[in-house]
Amino acid sequence: MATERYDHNAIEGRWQETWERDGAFRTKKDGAGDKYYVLEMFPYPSGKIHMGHVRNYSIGDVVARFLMMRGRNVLHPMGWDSFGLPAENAAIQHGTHPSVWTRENIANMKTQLGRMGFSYDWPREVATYKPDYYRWNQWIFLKLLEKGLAYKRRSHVNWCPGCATVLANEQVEDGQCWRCSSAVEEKELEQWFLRITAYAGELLDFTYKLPGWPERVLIMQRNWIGKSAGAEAVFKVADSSAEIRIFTTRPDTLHGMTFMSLAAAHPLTSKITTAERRAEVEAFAARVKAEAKPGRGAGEIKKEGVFTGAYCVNPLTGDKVPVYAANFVLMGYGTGAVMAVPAHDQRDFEFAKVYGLPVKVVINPPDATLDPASMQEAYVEDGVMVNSGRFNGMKNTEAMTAITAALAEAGAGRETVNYKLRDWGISRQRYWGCPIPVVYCGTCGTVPVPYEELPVVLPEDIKLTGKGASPLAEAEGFVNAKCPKCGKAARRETDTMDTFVDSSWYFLRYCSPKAETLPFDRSDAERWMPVDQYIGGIEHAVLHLLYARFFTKALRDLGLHGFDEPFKNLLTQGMVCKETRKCHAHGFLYPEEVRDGKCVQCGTEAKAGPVEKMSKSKKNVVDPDVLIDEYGADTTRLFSLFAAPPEKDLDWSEDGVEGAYRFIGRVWRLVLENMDTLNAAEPYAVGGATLEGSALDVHRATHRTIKKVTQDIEERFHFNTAISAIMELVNALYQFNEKDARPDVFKEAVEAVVLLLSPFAPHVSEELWQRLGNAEPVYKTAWPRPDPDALVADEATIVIQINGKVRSKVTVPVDAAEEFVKDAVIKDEKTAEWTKGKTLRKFVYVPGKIVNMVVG
RNA sequence: GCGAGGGUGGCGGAACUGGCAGACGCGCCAGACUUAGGAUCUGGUGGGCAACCAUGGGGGUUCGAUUCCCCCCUCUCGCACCA
Repeated sequence: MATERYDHNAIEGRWQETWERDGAFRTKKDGAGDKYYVLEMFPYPSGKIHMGHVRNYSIGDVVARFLMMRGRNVLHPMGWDSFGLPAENAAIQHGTHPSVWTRENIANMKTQLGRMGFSYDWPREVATYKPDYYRWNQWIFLKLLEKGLAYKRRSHVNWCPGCATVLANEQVEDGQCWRCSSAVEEKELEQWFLRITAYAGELLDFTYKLPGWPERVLIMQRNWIGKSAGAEAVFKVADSSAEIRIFTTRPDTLHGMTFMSLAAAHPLTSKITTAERRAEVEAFAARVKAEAKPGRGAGEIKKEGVFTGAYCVNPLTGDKVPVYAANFVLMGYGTGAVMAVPAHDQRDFEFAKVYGLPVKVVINPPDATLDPASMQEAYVEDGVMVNSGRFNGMKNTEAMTAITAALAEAGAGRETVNYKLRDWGISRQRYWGCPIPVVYCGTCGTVPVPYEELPVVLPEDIKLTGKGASPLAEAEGFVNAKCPKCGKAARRETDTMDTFVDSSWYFLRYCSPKAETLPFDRSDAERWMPVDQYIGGIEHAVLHLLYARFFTKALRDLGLHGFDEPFKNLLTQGMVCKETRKCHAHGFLYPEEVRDGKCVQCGTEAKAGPVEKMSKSKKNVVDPDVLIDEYGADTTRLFSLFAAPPEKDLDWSEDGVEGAYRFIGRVWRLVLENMDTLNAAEPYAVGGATLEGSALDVHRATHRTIKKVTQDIEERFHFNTAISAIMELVNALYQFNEKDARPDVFKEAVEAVVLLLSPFAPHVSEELWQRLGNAEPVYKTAWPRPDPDALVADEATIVIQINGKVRSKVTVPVDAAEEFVKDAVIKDEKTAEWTKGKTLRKFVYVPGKIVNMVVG
């Protein structure tokens, strides 16, 4: 009789319906068990899910399902990061309204996630484009405004011509837009900012209190925050009322300052420039501004500058030194002004050499004396103070505090801490985002929209041209408003919020998605937060993950909850990659454009290119829908978890998918082909008849596998090794020739296989579990526990090494004493051969494991 | 330049605190069952005829090193004039 074939389509559809009907994954609000909040970064609804999503969400689903079976009370929600540019671009290109496009994409992707069998609590779904979500963005914004954590300022901003909007500093990578790679330009605009810098210290400190985060993410955040301790000093400009403020990490070198460098864009640069230098300085400033565009990331450029004609006075020495405008001084860091100490700073040294400025040594190495005339580079190490008046002879490290104190005494400075982190600019000149809830009144100025008028709804009727100005500015009905204070005609803010605002607190909304009086309910948030396990891509290391931490702290300080950090454990999964193929004439090729290693269009060789992150432009994408049709969700999930550990990049391989499919088929047949045996089996009774031979081996293997799979999932998220352990047990069961003698042992093992496999391949597991005669579905079944008695072996195999090389093995009782083992080893024939005629010099015994005999 | 993480069979990857290197899967080879099989099952599969040699290369510690230490090569990622 032919065995019924494994039909993934029928099985998966059936179980998805069952789960849906039973509300299987609804969070039990008052359920028993410790809470566990597992969260995957919610997707942007671009239209279809991609393999990156499949991997991300498969990892999360294993965690969620595993913990449900372990009896934890699991919160596992999903939603949509659904404001953003692609919707708007689609509208411009195809004439679809962003809201229509977004709704359709969400519907489609939700279906796809359903087809993957992910265990989400869908009734908690949030979508950031909906007024009932973004009204709370606005609410939070107003609270931040009240607290002084949101403010408006005219400033130099990053402008992306491709996206026709402003970008935050975090969204500029190597001078390019993080999204579209256009070269970012500088613009001066009136912008709303969130004062993330108020939390710089705390955000930094807590990076040392997040042991569940990958070290490299923490390091990236620390670098981005960029704390440095030093001093601030004020220099009076000679013959002027102006003062130049500088920040330095090396106050010890103050006496070695021989000139001052200002950023070309520094407001004082033009102010203090003398009449005769003006033309030159302005020309220089214009040139620096023009060159500054690609500047970031381009590495070091040649040091250039120009003398302003002005001098400033060293507050401690009274020395007058020239003030230069210099191209390497950044306006965006510190104060935009630098005290230049050529002897002890490499950049100042290079600059001084170009312009013939003096080099004054104030620190000597412990064992040498520096000669300014012959120095080839700045001396930046520690040493002993010289040429520094009363500080001479001190260690420079001591002089740092001493000189800072002297500055403070002179009223010309103080100890301070400086950060690279800038405030977060959130204004975006685009339509498809959350409106910023303020109005501008001719009489009252900037007026917040009253809380009771929220949400400020994004108007639906809008013309999108992609021309660049804020599209909302064209919407008369939106722009024209009444001043909430005086009632006169006023103008609404027409910029929208950066969509990273939306995603900075969505994990809180999931805790009480229907809350109507506050963004989230405090007790719900405190019940579920922090997220126990957060899973997503590394690309958000300093974007979303920093903003979300900031929001959590700011909301705490608004009194909305009482915890400090949003994500207890973070897993950053690797990218999904695949081999590329390229033809000289036609560039990247899809797999179907290659036949017999040749390009189907021109017949030239289609070269196998490097393995790269899946992307449409490289034509190396795999469509999850196609995979699900062909192999099913279980196979898709299983392969993406088996092929590599989650944090590493995954090389997609069609053959590997095939392998995963085969394995599921193998488990399927293991059950169906042995149905009679399994049906006849009594449950395995602990303490029943003594086992021996292969039945004992299988019984022990079953419990060892349970132990290993449990540990691999729970302790390390090493799903690849967990799956391989299940495969080993399945292989052993195919070899089990006494299954009819001990059907109980066989059935115990088969049931373990099905249960252990269920977080990875839930549909086929449900199906087999039911066919094994279980009334309760797998997801409600307790995760198996290894029987400690079954794990104990009564014999141990001792590996025998002779001079470090494996030569033989011997089996002894586990509790054998060393003398007994030594005796057994010496009696071993092979061992005797290898040691014949030699003297035993050393006998090393690692109990239960290995013997190493050193002979000679 | 600075910082972090990698380099193990033909390929993806195992080896948790030093203890049988290459689990598991792919691929490949052979056999069985078949009209047939790209299905399935079984066996084999790092190199070398062997002694032996093999975890990027070279040193070291150790009875014993993929694992610990030092030097070097290489790849990936992040930062990059941050005063």
